Amino acid sequence: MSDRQPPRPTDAELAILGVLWERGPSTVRDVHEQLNRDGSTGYTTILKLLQIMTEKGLVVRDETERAHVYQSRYGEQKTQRQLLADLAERAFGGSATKLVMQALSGRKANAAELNAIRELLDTLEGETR
Amino acid sequence: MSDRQPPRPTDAELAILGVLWERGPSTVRDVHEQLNRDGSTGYTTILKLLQIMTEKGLVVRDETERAHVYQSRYGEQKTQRQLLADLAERAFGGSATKLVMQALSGRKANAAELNAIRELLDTLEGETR
DNA sequence: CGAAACATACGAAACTCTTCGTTGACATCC
DNA sequence: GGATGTCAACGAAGAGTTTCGTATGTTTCG
Repeated sequence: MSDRQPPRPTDAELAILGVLWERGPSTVRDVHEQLNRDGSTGYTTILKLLQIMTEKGLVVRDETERAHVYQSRYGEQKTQRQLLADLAERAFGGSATKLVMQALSGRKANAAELNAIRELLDTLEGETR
Repeated sequence: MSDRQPPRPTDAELAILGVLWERGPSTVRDVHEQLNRDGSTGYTTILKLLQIMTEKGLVVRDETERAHVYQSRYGEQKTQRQLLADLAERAFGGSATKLVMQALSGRKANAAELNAIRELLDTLEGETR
């Protein structure tokens, strides 16, 4: 009731979510250290973003310890699909198929990757039938 | 030299670009009428956005007539690929293959669409070989 | 001609995003 | 116990986005 669907994460938020998905539940310090390997953002910037993300419902905060522990509220795949559905809607006239075909065309794929995709197609076709 | 790569269009900008791709070169009035079928945005809102998009280099403006005619500077497919590459980078660890597979999994596809994708795969595999 | 319609330009308001400095609370350790 | 380090909270600045009102200049036509 009180939860509407999650908002689209912004760029900075997505970077943080990436760390949370990779590391699992983490403190601000954890995330900050991870993100500062490349690029540099201040500690309080990460903190602020995580606070906002908590308000938005993108992450869940465990406050039992002094250093709060943050965790992504939605799984990586679910978020990725959300983003893809969103992009399909905004830029592909709502057609996920167009999106897939454009993504396939616009790049050089190696044989192994193409095979993996083909296998996935087989699986999907089996289900449809 | 003076042109760097185009900026990622925002949501409202993408909606306008969609109209320009569909209709071809259009005046502010054209775009406004098209976008006001659903939702409502004022005329000057569209005008302002198109002015900003001109500054950004997303569209090109022909000022020879009194009602300026705007045209998307980059093709639909090019922009779509740009957006996909961008999303792959931000949310899929840079892997377009992961993006494709997630896009395929996260939806119900009909047989015709799957076949179209399969044919595209065949073509791509032929080129790689 | 003069009124109405139509066009661009400008500026500003409301909102979001990203950043970080400062403050105050709590902990640790000489 | 007092200095030093770690932490969350807060506020605010600066940029970008989206919205639109108002001003101003053209065109049209009765």
